[in-house]
Amino acid sequence: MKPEIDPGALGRVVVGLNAVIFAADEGELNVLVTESLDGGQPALPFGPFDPETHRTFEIGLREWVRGQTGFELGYVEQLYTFGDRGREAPVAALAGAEDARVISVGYLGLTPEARALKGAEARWVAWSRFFPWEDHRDGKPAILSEVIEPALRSWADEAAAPGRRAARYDRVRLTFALDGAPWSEERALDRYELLYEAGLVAEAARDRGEAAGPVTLGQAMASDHRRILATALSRLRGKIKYRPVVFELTPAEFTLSHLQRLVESIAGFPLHKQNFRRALDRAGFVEGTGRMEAKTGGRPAELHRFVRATLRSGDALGLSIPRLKDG
Amino acid sequence: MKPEIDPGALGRVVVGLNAVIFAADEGELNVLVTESLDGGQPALPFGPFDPETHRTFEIGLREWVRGQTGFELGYVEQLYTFGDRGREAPVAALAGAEDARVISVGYLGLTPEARALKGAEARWVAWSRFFPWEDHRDGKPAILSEVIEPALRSWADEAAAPGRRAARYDRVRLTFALDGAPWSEERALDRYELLYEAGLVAEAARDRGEAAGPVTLGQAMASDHRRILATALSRLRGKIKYRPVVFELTPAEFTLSHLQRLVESIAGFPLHKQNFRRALDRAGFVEGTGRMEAKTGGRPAELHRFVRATLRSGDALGLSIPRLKDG
DNA sequence: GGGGTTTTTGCTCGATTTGAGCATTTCTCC
DNA sequence: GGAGAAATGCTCAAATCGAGCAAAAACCCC
Repeated sequence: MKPEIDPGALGRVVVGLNAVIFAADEGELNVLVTESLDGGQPALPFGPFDPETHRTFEIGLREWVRGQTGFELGYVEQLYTFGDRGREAPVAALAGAEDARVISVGYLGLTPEARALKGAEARWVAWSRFFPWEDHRDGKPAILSEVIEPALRSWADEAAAPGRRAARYDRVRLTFALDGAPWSEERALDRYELLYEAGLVAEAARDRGEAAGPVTLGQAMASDHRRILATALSRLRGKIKYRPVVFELTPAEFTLSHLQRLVESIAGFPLHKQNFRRALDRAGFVEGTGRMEAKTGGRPAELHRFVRATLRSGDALGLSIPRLKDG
Repeated sequence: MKPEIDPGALGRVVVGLNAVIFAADEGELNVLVTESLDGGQPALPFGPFDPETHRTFEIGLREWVRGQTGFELGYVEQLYTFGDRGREAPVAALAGAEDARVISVGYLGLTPEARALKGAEARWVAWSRFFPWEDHRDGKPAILSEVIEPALRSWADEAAAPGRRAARYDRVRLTFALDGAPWSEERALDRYELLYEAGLVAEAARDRGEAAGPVTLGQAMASDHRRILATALSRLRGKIKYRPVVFELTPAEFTLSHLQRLVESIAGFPLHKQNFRRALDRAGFVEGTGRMEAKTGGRPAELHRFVRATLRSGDALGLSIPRLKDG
């Protein structure tokens, strides 16, 4: 049980930081992506972690994002550390360290506005480009019924043993809400991993060194970045329910409809407007400013602001998300 | 935004794995600890991660736990990656790598029974030894009212600026449920971090190279291991509410009272027996086996088993935990 | 073998929360 | 000035939650 470390004997390790940076633009949740090294596919911003100069991961991350993009991150949270062999091979090769193992610590960062970027290398993209099956705001996406569900059913059927077939069916049913099971927006990561295993995303074939299969869902990303993005989306979808992190994505003042559109964009399904407001009211997260917003069409809405200290005793810590039964 | 890695220029990094391994014994949640290197204080099991032989972190962890303790881990989940400068200095020194930065990936592992261990170096300890203020099963612990709350209030008062004082008060009030705020068992990590900042745990003085202060709460651990343990406890307390992970800690057959005692031991507060059963019933996680348990005193209870596939449509994914108002 | 104790198990009841819909107000646009 | 759009206000039934009462089934001790 005692550690016996001989760093000389261990293989080389390079530690990097990957950031999933979300910002809202017109009530739509966007993610910051760059052009990948191996050409073509978008990638997440990646920066090396230098143990000499960075006292903590988070300090390193903030510094590097500031330097590269020119803006300051608000909320930052560690997501997961990715260390499977084979990942980031092109990065390691580029660094002249083919033998090094690249480990990256994934971070989620939130920032209020999708600001213009210093360089032209990075751009904001709506997350739904990468996970079209996750956006149920206009009802269940056709791609689910028409492509994904049949493909997953036949993947489950492919399993040899009857036991494994049943296990696959169960997993498909629970993650993709088949046969009346409830759709859980927080399982976005589970769904991506299942699609990867079933070979329905382009990354699956690529990582096996094969040609892409007949079905490739959503926009692919470099390395395992789409998995990291799915982790971030799942985490954010869960987090907004028990911490008021949405307000890290709003401007200082906003209308309640704007806030609702933003939450809907994160959760991926429409909310019941009145019940959403009732819940907001009970939680006491926002207060009216008295000022109105001049908008196109319709009665003008009051601008609200986030009130940080909810000093009442038994209040909620996050938003309740009153979903509608039929999306 | 492009990665420019020059591994030669970066400082040395050693990656290790820390495991928080929980097991239930007589309905009590125990954690596996070893003797630390710097003498005296208990430590979490630690193993080096070798990029040459371990394809993934999880495989490395399972292998190493099997080799060291002789048993197989059931459920495994990554917790957090700890990389602040200054941690694990003694480990690095021992390895002849004083200049290396030690990063460790923390894992949570669950295993059904607190089995006897191969070596004598490790032992099972109830988690409450490390966090006595977290155990509310017999009512609110005296240490909270008598020691912690006064100490935190005076810590808040110490702040110079009135603004900072108010911020400290708010934080204390929300994490430690002062003035009628609700106690949230999942905030165990927040509470530990607050106590650390306020200098009320032995680690705080030790890390600053000072002598221990007048108040040192709970059993201290080596390095930042108590923080890792707090992370694990918080994660487990949250997880049981939306995934049936408790059953990774139960034997194959158990009585409902045994299951309840275990959940109480994890959550740290007593549950309403009838409502707990009603919720279990609705979720459909367990089924009776018909066999009875012969117990000392009282009506014998039926033995139950976990049913993995909950095939009903709209059912819950975790246990609901019906707490009692006055602990 | 009978009363007391302990534990399991079944049931009820009111308060609160949740999901959903209707109605009214207050703007802009044509 | 009327139609349409969006915000806002209110009601209602179903489901859930927190809490307590009571019966059943074993054991203990005398």
